[in-house]
Amino acid sequence: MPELPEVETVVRSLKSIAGRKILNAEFRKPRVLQGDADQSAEFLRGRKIRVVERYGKFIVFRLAPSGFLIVHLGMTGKLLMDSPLTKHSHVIFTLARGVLQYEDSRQFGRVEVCEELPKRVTKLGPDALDIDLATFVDLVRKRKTRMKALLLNQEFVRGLGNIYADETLFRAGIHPLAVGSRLKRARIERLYEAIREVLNEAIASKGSSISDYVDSDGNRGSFQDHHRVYQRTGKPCVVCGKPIKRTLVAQRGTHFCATCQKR
DNA sequence: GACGATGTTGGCAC
DNA sequence: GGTGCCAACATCGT
Repeated sequence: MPELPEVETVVRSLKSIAGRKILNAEFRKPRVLQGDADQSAEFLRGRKIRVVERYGKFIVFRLAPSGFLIVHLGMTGKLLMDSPLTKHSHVIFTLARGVLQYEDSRQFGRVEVCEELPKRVTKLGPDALDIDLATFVDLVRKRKTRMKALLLNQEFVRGLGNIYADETLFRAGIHPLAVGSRLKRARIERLYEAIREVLNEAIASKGSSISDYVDSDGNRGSFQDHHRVYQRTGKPCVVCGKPIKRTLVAQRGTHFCATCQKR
């Protein structure tokens, strides 16, 4: 589920829990917890949620008087407020008002409780919506890797995933196998604008619900109806009418228009 | 029932 | 610093 627009939507849907106290935390599945269950529960008990923020694809709860609760949704993770428990409800937070649960059928996501943000979070690159144009152009021009792989690399820029990498490259007219250091400046500037456009439109649509993504209130997004290439293999390109192609780049399904996107 | 694909990251070999 | 491959896991479509 979770790329920048979906995570942003979840965070916005959680805004109202700021100020609430955590009464208890139950970790049912060790796999999705980074750390020890008893220690993590003990740490959380009695702390207050100060604010909920997005950091790339991570959801960060800043706690009072100190500490963090970090959630990464992986492929199928969900944070749900006051929702019935399922066999995939792996973490249950009892709050002063309401119950927040972490549900994740594939268990690729992670929950972590810590005093300071860990390296795996702080080492990430600038946020895809925060980076400025000049910095972005410089970063791309230094890279010899293929653009699709570069956009997926969270240490380059954080927040993009498979859907939005494909959609932004299409809008910028860049082939997924194009190499950053060989792109013209104007082309990189167009990509920068495409990233802002696509992400902001997707946030306005409350994300893409490809299979079962929902926000913390159980609401689906609608940006999947506006995808131009992602999972449109064989369908006509909205610009030129030629069929959209699918290939594998960096082990990820990659959708593009061979006519509109040049190397 | 088998097989392949699915939005993620991390580790390993080279 | 790259790339390629595999791993984790459950579900869904063919």
